Amino acid sequence: MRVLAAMSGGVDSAVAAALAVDAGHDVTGVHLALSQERQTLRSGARGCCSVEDAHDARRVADELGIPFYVWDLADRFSEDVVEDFVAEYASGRTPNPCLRCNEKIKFSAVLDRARALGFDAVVTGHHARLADGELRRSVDAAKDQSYVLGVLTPAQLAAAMFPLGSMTKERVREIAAARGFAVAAKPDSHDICFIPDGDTRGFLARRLGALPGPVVDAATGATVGEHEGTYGFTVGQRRGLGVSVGDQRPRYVLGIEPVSRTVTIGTRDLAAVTEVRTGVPTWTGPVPELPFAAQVQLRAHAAPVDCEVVADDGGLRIDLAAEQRGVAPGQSAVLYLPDPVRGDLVLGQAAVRTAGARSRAVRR
RNA sequence: UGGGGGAUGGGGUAAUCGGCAGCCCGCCGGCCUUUGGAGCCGUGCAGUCUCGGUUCGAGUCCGAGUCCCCCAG
Repeated sequence: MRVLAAMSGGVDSAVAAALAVDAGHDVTGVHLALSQERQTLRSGARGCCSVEDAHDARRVADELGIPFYVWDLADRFSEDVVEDFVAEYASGRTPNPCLRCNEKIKFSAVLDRARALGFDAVVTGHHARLADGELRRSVDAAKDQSYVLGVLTPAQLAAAMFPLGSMTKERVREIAAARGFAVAAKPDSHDICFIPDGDTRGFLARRLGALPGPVVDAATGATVGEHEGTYGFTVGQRRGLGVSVGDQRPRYVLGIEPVSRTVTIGTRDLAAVTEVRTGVPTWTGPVPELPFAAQVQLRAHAAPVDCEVVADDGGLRIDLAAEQRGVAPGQSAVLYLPDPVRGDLVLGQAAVRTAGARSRAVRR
């Protein structure tokens, strides 16, 4: 097969490309230039698209003896990921840009272009298993990235290859070291790649400006503080509220209302979530028949929770078996079917619209 | 300057009859992490308005001072 290897400049994608070569595919490497300001050199390993990263990727391609190109997708990335990120925050939601990038860039823009150029598949260094069109969690539970791939459709998955899903991160580094890759010991990337200093609130403030408003305590309705923009908050957030109500109990963000610029906070018990309502779901495989029992993961690094999934006006209603906190609108609810042997199967995902305590109308 | 209430780290608050000054926020450090100033950890930083008195021992009781708040103007 003719395979396009997306190479970020990190260890994972380097080894993934190498494994594709080993498997006998006709591999071409491509590095995606996603930043608007590529001239800005970034030390450290935060980003995935600095000049250093492009060089690292090229070096690996050279060692593998495969053709290597750099594709400039900065405009698409800016439009589909960065602007979406800003707009979501402006609307009071909490987006996941990594998931959006997979959906719009790596498995849309890149895949389309690859197909147009005659490639059969795109291989990436994501830690997830993909076999027979079924997307499953990685063998390495700690490095599993199936959550951020939960948006992919059967058509996208049909043209994807994730060779790392069946091995641990440790093994990936061993392979890289054995091949003498310079990136073998390169630190894992983390944080948002287009906010290299990690100051998300500052980034949003530069884009959206100061939009001051009240911080209101849910129990009393009293304004207990001021803030400089609802975009500086996320539902479930505890630290950084900058207010103290005075009864010696911690407060959590319960809601964000961008029009009135109100941030509502409340005590832990009020932050409990047992019911989640979502937008229109996407499925990684055949559309399942509702309702069904499954597990749901509500954040990139949350433990999955048993749940019941019910149809709800075009979207889904997800009834949780255990109370959760910090379920923010805009995040993705990724549904899994547990399978300890082959890895939990990813069924699909839907964007969280609202989250709260189940209505207790019919009790006892 | 009539009466009443109150002063506890950088902010907000707690301490039974006088007995190691606790909690929430903040800050600092660490961990975690391809989303979210999310989460987790830390013997970390930091305080009893001033002066005097009672007492083995005072944030707490007594006296004076200073400052603030409320009602009455």
